[in-house]
Amino acid sequence: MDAMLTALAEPNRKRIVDLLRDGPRPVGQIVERLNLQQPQVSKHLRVLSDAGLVEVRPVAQQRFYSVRPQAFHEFASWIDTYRLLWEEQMDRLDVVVQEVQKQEVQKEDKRHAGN
Amino acid sequence: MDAMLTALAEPNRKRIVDLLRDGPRPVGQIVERLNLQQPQVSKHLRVLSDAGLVEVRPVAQQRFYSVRPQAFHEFASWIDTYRLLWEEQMDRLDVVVQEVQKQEVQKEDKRHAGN
DNA sequence: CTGCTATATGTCTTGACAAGCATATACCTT
DNA sequence: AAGGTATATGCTTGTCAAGACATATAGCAG
Repeated sequence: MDAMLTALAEPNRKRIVDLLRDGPRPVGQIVERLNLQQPQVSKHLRVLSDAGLVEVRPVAQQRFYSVRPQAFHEFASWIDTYRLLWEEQMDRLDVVVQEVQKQEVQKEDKRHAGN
Repeated sequence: MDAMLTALAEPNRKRIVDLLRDGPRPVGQIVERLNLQQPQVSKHLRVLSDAGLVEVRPVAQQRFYSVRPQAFHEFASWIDTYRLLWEEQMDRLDVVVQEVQKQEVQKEDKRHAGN
């Protein structure tokens, strides 16, 4: 999860992944379509691969890269833990403020008791 | 979207966001819970804020940070564009290979025609 | 208005990492 | 085997960003 985020933070890598979303592509096509240099693309693909975001399958001299579905499944699961946030449009700030203030008071008390 | 990914790529920032998922927190609490130094937390919050991931509301001298639901909504939408990938477990590699090879052949033809 | 708490900003240093270029490897064709 | 195509790796350099520390600002209590 952490590695995935790091990998996708790089703009060109995100472009690559977004390109691969439409299907497997050999390195050469990625180079063409994104106007990048071949070595950098290979390196980016390496990072994406290490992060588990893409996978490779060789066909002759070409290497077809594609998105690993499972990776994005995990990704979606993480996002889902935030779903409540926008589904219930609850604004609990006032409640939380009270809670926190209560805790602060407790710490105050301890301080006084301790000294 | 791009800024969001960059922001979340930093591990401590992701920790902060994950902490805020449970509700608004003042800076001090984030510092305590994550064992970070206050200035860095403020800076991280700045980045998260600029990326639109969190928002602030002042309460006395404290500043309560919370996750911006809309940001995660957008995030989820992006992930959703990948949903097909894991829902239909389609493996279209063979098809794509043929397509690509067809294109290669066309380029070959052009090359011969041009020279 | 003075000191205190909570948070933000500035500066510096250091480490990570992406680009660029050269070169190595793999596989295919003849 | 030789040359060509497709891709990967090594090395160097420049840039950016996170951490550490000092300091500034804002709001509150006496």
